[in-house]
Amino acid sequence: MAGISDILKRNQLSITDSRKKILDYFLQSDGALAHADIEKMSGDKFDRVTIYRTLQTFVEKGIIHTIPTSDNSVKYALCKDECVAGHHHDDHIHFLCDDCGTTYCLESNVPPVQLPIGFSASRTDVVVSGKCGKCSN
Amino acid sequence: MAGISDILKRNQLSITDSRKKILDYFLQSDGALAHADIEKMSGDKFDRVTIYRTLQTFVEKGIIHTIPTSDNSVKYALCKDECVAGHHHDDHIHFLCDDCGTTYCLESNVPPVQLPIGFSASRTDVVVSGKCGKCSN
DNA sequence: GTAACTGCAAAATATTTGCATCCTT
DNA sequence: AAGGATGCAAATATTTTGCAGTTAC
Repeated sequence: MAGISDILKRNQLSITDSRKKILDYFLQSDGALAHADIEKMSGDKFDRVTIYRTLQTFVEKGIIHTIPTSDNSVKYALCKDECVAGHHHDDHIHFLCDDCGTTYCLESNVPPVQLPIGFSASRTDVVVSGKCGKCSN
Repeated sequence: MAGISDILKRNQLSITDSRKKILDYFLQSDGALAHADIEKMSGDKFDRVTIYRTLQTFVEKGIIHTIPTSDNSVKYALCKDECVAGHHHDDHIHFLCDDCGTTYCLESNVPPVQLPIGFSASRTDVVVSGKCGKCSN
């Protein structure tokens, strides 16, 4: 786990087992993780509450972000390129596979959206559902 | 104005007080409604559980649809033009106001999104957050 | 040593299920 | 009359909060 401590340090977080481990899960995962995923992955190593608090802390620091999913479950993802580089941009495309349930962070850019007069955007999320590469065979 | 009862009838639902009233809330609302909104609007006229079941029924029939929101709360909306006409298309743009919390269904079209090879889309949701017309003043 | 983090217990919320009763057709 | 819908009670599930003990720095 080389750069993990660096990421925590850079965000002024103390380096603890749970933070290292949970951040590692994100770095190793293709896609997004839900609270329940992390609970499963960790066995019963960490308390439920610690996971909630760790996720919340990571979101506040901009290390991970929440993803709006069409099934309205709560998922989190670290978008590798951006976050390792230490800055965070706000336009994301996410892909949610209907078959395997995996959520991917895609690299495509979000196209501009026409808003009504008087409306201004601070963030645009695009969530595409369908079949991912693995499930198309 | 299509009658509320017609919409229910067309979807082979029996016409009950709660269904008429809840559907009416959607027809009268600019935006999307959460379970809690409906509970408030109805006073204590309907049971919590009835609202859950009614919303679920409406979603199954395609009268309303869920909206993925960036704050991961569960909201529902009826997109007037589509649903009154009795057909339902799957590409939506929604706008969530950071200030007042209102969710709007916009009429703009969803731009095409470039997916990786092997991926196919069944549905695309676009969720824009920011300030709505009313809160920009 | 001090401030921050974790685990446990418990409270607060949200959602689902079973069943008896009531209403729509 | 029959089937479906509702209301109530209660079971589950999810998330938040308080606090005491532990750990990082």
